[in-house]
Amino acid sequence: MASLKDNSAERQEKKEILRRYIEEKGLKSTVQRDLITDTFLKAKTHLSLEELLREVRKKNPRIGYATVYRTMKLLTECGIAVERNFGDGQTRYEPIPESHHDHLICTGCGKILEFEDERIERLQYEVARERNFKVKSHKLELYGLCLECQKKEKRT
Amino acid sequence: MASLKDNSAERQEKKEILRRYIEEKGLKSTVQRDLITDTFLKAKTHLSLEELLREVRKKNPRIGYATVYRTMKLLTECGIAVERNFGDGQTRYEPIPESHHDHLICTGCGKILEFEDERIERLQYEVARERNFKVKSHKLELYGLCLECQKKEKRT
DNA sequence: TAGATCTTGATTTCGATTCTCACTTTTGAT
DNA sequence: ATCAAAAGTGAGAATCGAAATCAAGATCTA
Repeated sequence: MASLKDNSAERQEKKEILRRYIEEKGLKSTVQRDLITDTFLKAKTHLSLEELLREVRKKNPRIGYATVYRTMKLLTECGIAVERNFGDGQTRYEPIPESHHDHLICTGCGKILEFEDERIERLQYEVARERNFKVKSHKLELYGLCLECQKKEKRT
Repeated sequence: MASLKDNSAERQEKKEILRRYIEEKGLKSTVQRDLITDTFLKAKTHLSLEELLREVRKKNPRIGYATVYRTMKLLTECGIAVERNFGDGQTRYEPIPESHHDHLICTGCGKILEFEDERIERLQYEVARERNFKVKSHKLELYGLCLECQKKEKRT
């Protein structure tokens, strides 16, 4: 819900995190980094690098592949982006949401649904604690068929 | 537990599945496929292709890369192996266990622990059902630090 | 503004995976 | 057992995403 309402405020917070990280590490802020970060944060879906580059080049066609790779690595490092790998050989990125969510992936049509479930989260931490693990992050993906693809399958 | 006791019976079942799949699709059974399948099913850990190939070549040094790739793809297709991607750029394979398990991955030392939790499984199915999804498989990975690496981190 | 330092973009390199193709093996019918 | 058709194999080439290289350009601090 919140992510639809105050999207831009959220973006500002994240850019602030990046700014601090850059300062802290003695890095520099550049127009490329700003543009890529903005484009990335505004995107609604899980972008692959290719897709992100395409978007970015609409604004500035001179941006190179490497820069996008490097910037996404930076965003991942400073914790405002997450890498995802849904098994199609393409790493995808998505902004870290305040409330962590997981994914339902339809293996029929490739549709990706997001969901979150407090109860599952809690159990994960419990399981980890029992094993003396300190969880930093997690990944939960459910693969299956969406309603439409279930129907399609029956016809075959 | 069970997986330690009747390992070989389990292996037989899986090979039976493969045999049926091969017959059904009009494929052929070969010494290479048998060897790779056996080696894979006997392995205790999540093998990368490199590792699997190395094992396989101990028995038959003439086996090529491509064959191992192709066979693992076949095993994945017929449902007795699963691909895993823990983010180190290497696809790993593991036999599908009767009781599905998930992974705790230490980002410090790379250690991988397996666990299973009925409650989490149940919730997953519930969540999927609410969204009209029919789950075929899932992936749950918790990333964090094991006890030793937590200690190491404090020292830094 | 200077200069030290970091960043960029084009290109190369790398590593994992897939493809290609000539040759071999399996299989089912005879 | 024999044969031909179909599938599989192995070696190397091709591919593709990601990372490294490096000369030229931008940024920042004093």
